[in-house]
Amino acid sequence: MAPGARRHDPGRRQRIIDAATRVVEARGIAGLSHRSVAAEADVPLGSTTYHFATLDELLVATLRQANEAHVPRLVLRDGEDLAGALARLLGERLTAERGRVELEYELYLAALRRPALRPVAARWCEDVDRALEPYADPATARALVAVLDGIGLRVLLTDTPYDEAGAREALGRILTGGRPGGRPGS
Amino acid sequence: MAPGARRHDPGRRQRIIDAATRVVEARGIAGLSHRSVAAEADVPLGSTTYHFATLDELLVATLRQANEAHVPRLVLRDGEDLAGALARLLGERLTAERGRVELEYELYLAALRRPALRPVAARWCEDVDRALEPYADPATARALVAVLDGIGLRVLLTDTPYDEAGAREALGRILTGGRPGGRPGS
Amino acid sequence: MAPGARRHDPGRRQRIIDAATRVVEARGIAGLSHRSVAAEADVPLGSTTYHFATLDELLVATLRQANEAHVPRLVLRDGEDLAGALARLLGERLTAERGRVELEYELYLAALRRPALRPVAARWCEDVDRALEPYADPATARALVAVLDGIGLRVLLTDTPYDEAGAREALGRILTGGRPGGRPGS
Amino acid sequence: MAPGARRHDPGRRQRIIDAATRVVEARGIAGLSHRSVAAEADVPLGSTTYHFATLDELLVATLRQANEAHVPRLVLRDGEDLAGALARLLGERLTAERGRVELEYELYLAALRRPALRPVAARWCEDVDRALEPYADPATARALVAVLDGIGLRVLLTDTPYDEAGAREALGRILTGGRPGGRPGS
DNA sequence: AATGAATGAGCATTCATTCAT
DNA sequence: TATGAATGAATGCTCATTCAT
Repeated sequence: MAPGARRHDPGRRQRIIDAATRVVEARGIAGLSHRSVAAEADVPLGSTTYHFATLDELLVATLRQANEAHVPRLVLRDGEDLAGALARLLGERLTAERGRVELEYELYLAALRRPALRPVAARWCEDVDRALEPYADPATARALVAVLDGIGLRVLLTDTPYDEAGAREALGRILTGGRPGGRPGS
Repeated sequence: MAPGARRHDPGRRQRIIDAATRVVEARGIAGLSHRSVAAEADVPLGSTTYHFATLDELLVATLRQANEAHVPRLVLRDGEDLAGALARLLGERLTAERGRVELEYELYLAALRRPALRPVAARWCEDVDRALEPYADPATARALVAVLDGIGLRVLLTDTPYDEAGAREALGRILTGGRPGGRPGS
Repeated sequence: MAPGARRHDPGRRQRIIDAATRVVEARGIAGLSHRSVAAEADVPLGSTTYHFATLDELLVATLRQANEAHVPRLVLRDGEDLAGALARLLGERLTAERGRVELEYELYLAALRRPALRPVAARWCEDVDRALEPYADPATARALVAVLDGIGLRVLLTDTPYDEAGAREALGRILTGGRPGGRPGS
Repeated sequence: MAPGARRHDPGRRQRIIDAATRVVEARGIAGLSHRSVAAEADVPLGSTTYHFATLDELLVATLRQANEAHVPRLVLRDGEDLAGALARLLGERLTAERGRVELEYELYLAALRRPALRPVAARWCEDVDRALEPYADPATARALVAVLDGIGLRVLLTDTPYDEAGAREALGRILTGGRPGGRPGS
């Protein structure tokens, strides 16, 4: 690169975030460093520390972007109920988009030890809740998300095959277990 | 330590595992290194690599021990149903034993990126399933665990207060949603 | 292995040398350690230090054995002169036995920095000289060996293809350059 | 060194190479480490890994520099033929410059196990060839170099005294063995 | 505003060797 | 006689961060 080239590069910040996403997907958060992301983004090392003073800052931006990009396309097929659709979607994600799902969970779970990520993780959960609100009251939506997370994590963490029928059954119970159209919890 | 002291120390391996547990609880897996665990256990650095050639080996042993130590004391109180007891227990763990729960989840979740941990994580899940089997059929037990994990993680990851009533309601739906004593899923 | 098994194991020393040969062939002298050879030979670590107090001792034994095993089968084919046979043999060794040749050269060249290996290296050279003595006087034999070593090393060290015609020509000049059947040098 | 001292030090890279040369000459490649070269060059440890990310990189630079520094001063004395001059030069180098010659050979021979060094080793050979081309055709030059290397190595590796007369005879045969000014090989 | 150079701390791991048995 | 346990030193390497430009 010629000296002075790309002095004003408005897309650089974004390119760094995209590179961080790729690095985390390929090597995990443990493999994310100013160096690895600079190499992946093909920018100078100093550029990454300039735009993101700490790695936590970069992680926050990466999780936020993963959040925004992840729009669950919940569409019920003919003769399919909500439980069936959610169970099918989870299965599709666990197979066709396994890498992406691992990336999302890794970023989300990182909040366990990094308080800076908690607000973004909270926002993530709320967005997923909201995607279910056309179909269920808020408390039920939260319960559905809990089931989906619990089942999905178990599959990812234990190399256990995904049991779609079991998932549909569990989700169905959440949906029909209370009063019809019930409003559990708060 | 005087040279030559403690050359024969049969409890050393165990002491290293205990030290690793304390290190992970205090500083997270990211803070676990051969050095940090050697200092915490007050053993020479070489001793940690002798007993655990890689950090993964040490993590496996630590997770395994956490698993064995964690005997959920599921006791139903007077007038309490299973859902209520589980919701209460989860709440107790999320407050009184928060550090311990974070430790357990961190070790368990680490399996996402460390295949070596997967068998131990699977064993963990099965043990928890088994603890519930006196009260529910296997598929229901798995669904209950999924709900507990999903809700617990959300509390830990988002700094959200624990909603015990909501948890009890969701667990209750899993338990009563199907036929009585139903056998969902496979 | 049952405790106490193989307490008297007369072949163990030999097995360690064989293992060292395989280790050096696969990973180079830099990859040879008491540990690596113990693992390759499937003997306890202490056994290697017991039979060979230092790595140099083990290297000496390994080089000596490589020397003894290496009997150049110099057979002239119909219509082939000595230069042609040597050039052909070198070519065969550089292709079909490349790993073996690299091993031999690595052990031989190690004498540059390890005086303990020098006598064995000298012995090696003399043995090769002797194999040529039916065909050439001692000084000519030494000159032939020098040419073979110089050409062979260049091929090994520079990833250059072997030029068999050039080698035959050079060897031929050594053989016919002086008086017929000449006795150069000392 | 005072903190902050010598933050800008343009000659540092070169000083590290020089230090590596001294370390290899004194202790061999096996004695070359980031630490040993940092100490010899009186620079911080991190500085060596900054300028040479791997030891191979440092070795390449060191061999390249040794190559450039080594300009064989081939000058024929009165009444001396090429074979005599080469034999004399080899003898001089094997006595007066023994350490230097060992250094050069060790770097050159290291290419056997370090592919990264091969291109530089090849360059080395070509440069030596070229130095002989005023006096001999290319194939003859290569043959002369092979003889010199073969003889030189044998002296270095076996603690055998150098036989200058034998060397002159062998070199002479290479030079006069073919047609006058012959073009052996390809 | 942006970045290359620099550095000290830390890392996992390997190792030769020692020693008690 | 053999060997498992143990250990301190060393290695290559990565890194976040600082700083002068």
